[in-house]
Amino acid sequence: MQYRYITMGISKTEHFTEKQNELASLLKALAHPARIAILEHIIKVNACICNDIVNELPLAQPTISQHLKELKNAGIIKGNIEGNAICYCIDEKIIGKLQKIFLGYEMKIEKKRACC
Amino acid sequence: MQYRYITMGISKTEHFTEKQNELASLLKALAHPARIAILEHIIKVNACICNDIVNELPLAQPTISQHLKELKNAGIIKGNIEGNAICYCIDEKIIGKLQKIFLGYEMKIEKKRACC
DNA sequence: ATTTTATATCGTATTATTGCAATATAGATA
DNA sequence: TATCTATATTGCAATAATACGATATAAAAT
Repeated sequence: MQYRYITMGISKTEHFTEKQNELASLLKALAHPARIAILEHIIKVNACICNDIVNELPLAQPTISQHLKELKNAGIIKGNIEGNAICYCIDEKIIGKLQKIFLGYEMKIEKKRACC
Repeated sequence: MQYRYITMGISKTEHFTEKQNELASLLKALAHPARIAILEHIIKVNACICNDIVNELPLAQPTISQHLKELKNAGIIKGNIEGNAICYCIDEKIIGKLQKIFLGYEMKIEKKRACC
């Protein structure tokens, strides 16, 4: 077998650059309404525990826990142990990184010439 | 049946705001290395046809066509008919929109207070 | 020590995504 | 008209994502 199967159906990640794969998986971590909602709630209250989000969103505790894990694995949020709870907050570096990436794309686009 | 099943496994989109759902599906359209590569190639050459991308990337023509369709449906690229080919280019509005969204999140994050 | 509170993990049913061969469609060319 | 070129669509096998009940783990409170 020649391919490595990593993410999303059958994906030939080895054919793309590391930067392209990294950006894709970072965006994938955000590409779900529940995770956007979780992110926005954490930004709004600055920091909170998993159970706060369970009370905020109409999803079961294991589901929220799973989404938090994905956000954490992608480096979008950080989790600090606080007693028997875990306090989550945004990793502002990643958000800034994303902002810069899209700014970079925006700058590269030649706005003068129309499509085709 | 109380739920509507729309995207990615079982997803309860009706429980989230329209903005959250829209951002999630926009990011989902970009959340694949092949689509990032396609986007970068289109930006690089300003405009190109499907077959150019087939020659550029190690994916079959139907696969490229499918990815182009997803990018087009998300409003990230535009396609203009040119003879028997279709010329694709970036929709700079969407890229700018994404840049502004992440800039907005970045501004909202309270950088002074540390996590927890 | 027992119960409560908070979170993570496992197992699994359901649905979505990916990639491509085969085929269809349509304009251009000979 | 027949062929070439470019793209889209269909069908399908393989894989990934989602959601949650049941359960495990661990610290706090009683």
